[in-house]
Amino acid sequence: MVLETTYTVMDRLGDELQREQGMPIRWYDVLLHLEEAPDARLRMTDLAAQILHSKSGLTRLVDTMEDAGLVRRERLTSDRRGIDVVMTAAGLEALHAARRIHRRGIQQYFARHLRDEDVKALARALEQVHREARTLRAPEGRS
Amino acid sequence: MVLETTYTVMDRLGDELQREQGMPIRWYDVLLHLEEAPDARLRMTDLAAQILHSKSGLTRLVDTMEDAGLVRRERLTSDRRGIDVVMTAAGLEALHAARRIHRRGIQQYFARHLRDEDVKALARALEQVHREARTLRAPEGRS
DNA sequence: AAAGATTGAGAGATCAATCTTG
DNA sequence: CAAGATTGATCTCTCAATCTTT
Repeated sequence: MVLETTYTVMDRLGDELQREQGMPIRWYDVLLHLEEAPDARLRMTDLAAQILHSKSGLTRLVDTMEDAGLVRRERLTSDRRGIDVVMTAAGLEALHAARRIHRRGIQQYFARHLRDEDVKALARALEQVHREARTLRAPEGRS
Repeated sequence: MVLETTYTVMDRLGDELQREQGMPIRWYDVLLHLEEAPDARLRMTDLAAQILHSKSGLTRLVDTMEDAGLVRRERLTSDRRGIDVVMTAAGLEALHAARRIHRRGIQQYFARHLRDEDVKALARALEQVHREARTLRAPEGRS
């Protein structure tokens, strides 16, 4: 029930973002992670590990986001094998707009129905759950 | 955080099912819904509405499951436009095996970390959430 | 014409193989 | 040879168009 519900909600949130902002949920994901990173930049490999299961997936994702002007690639001067993904000004703007929509959705579908104490209990419990689930996940290929 | 956590857990559960039973999570989904239906049979359209966003997706999903021998199609005698998806004996067996794995996963990742009162609070709250999210979802195409 | 299911084309993601730099 | 990123092949799912039955 938890899983079905969350799945439905995520689905709705994704749809709203797509419809109102023309932004796929993955793009939002990328922008969020970039915002949290120092200098709003991350290595391809690191970013891939945070949001997808494959590096190749990120290559194509960044392709389209670069076309849309939200991020750009920057070859590293130090180690010329690595590439940084950098958020552009347009990317930051898009992130802010998207966040408004996303937060409104969270509020509407989720937070509104939970009492404060429930939220606290939930947060504490899920912290555990999340750690457990992440721990067992192999880095790239599953064994 | 709720969403990220649940997403990670669903991911793990899907992986385990795939690795240990060779069963994609969607198949499990189909079998579960069939089990709950009267006579373990459902119309293509109804099943599609419960599991996917498109009827065409179900067509192909049932194709592969039929090849694997877990379900079969049966043309209706009454209205020859409709087709029932019926669970086979092999399908029922596969369902039972898969359920053991799935339940074990739920227990490991989820239930173990939640106290009884949390579970109750959660279930009550999520009931609300689920209703809200489902209500606004358009049947096939989003407007 | 409408309901039910399928088919063809295209978007996104993964795996394995490849290319480049260290 | 190893690390980092990309490319090619393939899988699953969606949308729009089509075929069949009512």
